[in-house]
Amino acid sequence: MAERLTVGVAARLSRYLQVLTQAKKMGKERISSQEISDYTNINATQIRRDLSGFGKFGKRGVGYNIDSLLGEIRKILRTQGQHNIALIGAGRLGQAIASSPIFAEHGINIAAVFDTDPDKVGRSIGSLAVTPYAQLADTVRDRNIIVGVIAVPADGAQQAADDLIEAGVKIVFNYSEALLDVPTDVAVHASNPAVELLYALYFHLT
Amino acid sequence: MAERLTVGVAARLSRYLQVLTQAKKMGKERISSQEISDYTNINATQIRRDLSGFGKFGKRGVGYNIDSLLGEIRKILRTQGQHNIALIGAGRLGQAIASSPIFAEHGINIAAVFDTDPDKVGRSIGSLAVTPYAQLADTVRDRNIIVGVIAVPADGAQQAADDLIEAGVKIVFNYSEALLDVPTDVAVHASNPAVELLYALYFHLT
DNA sequence: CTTCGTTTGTAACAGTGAGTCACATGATGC
DNA sequence: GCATCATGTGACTCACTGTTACAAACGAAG
Repeated sequence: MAERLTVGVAARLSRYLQVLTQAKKMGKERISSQEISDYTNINATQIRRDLSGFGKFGKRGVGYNIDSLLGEIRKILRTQGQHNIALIGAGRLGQAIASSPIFAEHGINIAAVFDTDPDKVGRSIGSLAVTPYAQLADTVRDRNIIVGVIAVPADGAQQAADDLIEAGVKIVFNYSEALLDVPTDVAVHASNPAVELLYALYFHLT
Repeated sequence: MAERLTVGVAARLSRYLQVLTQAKKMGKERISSQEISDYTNINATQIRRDLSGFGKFGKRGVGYNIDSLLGEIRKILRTQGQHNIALIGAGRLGQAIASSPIFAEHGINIAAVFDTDPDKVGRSIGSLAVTPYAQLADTVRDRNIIVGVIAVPADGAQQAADDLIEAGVKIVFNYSEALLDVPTDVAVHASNPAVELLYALYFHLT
């Protein structure tokens, strides 16, 4: 448990988590490296090597037990408990994120949703009530939140990022199209669907 | 223009597109490889090497002209014209996607939004009216759409994918948490925020 | 209980892609 | 002209991934 994983291994392990979580939901109990490979397009040998580096989780001739493998990978990635995150923006995107089971499935809890719009404050989204933006700093600090998700229009994204970071957030997920300036000790993850689409298109035009 | 790009180069080029598009929106005219590096965390030498492989786009001592570099990269990725895509699902996520400028910025046009819910059909989202799901196949075929975006709950995702693929779609963006079974000649892009979050968390817990 | 098919765990090796260092060349500003 | 800056580019190294191969373990079937 001493060495830090390389980015490649960590990225693949988290993709395995996704596949395993879904396979479990479908009622499967066991899975082979080949099946994981089919869903992820990651080489089956690579998958076995990734896993066997941390222990012998599988049974020869059988495959991997999904439940126990989920536990093992969570242990490796040290993401076992509940994680609280803050969501900024209760617009359509914010509502979609807040009401999706996608975070809860992986043990991630949306601790609060913030918005500056007085009309939105107080309304409830799923099981959460929208909190006034002014309480962002206090909430983030009180609950020791280190992850913030930005779901506001581009022109407010930098401000939201600044406020989150000032309150102690270290990981920012940016769903606006804006580029964010942040200190070096803060990680920004931006997923721009349009850019991914252009990338995907390239490989289908040849 | 003969050889196909490697996945690494194509992925990086599309990230440059994102940065350039935003930098342009902020009114910048020139940009250096170092600035692109700051936003993307891609090595500056790597960036210059990626670009110089296709021509001398920059000026020494000055940097790159953003407009012309945008054009050059689009040319390399062959994604210059308008691209039509189909969006399935007019729920909160579908509405968020349809009303975001993020696709239009990159020349991607949402040709139609489909939903099975009669209450949603006919309502307009941005400048689009929600089309009945039954017209999906015809629309996709008539307009030669090869990209479909799935923004429906997990239990309807596979059906949506099947229908899209049957109508001729070759690239599927899956925003549900479901795993999709598709033929080998169809590419699925799934972006699971929760999984990316766990991945990001790992590197901040050490 | 033996045999057969399956799947893991693992080694060896080759190929490739990315980071690093270094530096000449050209552009700009003073 | 001179200093400064940023590109274009070569050379080298290293780490990672894909590939091939195979023995060991497991389950099922007979």
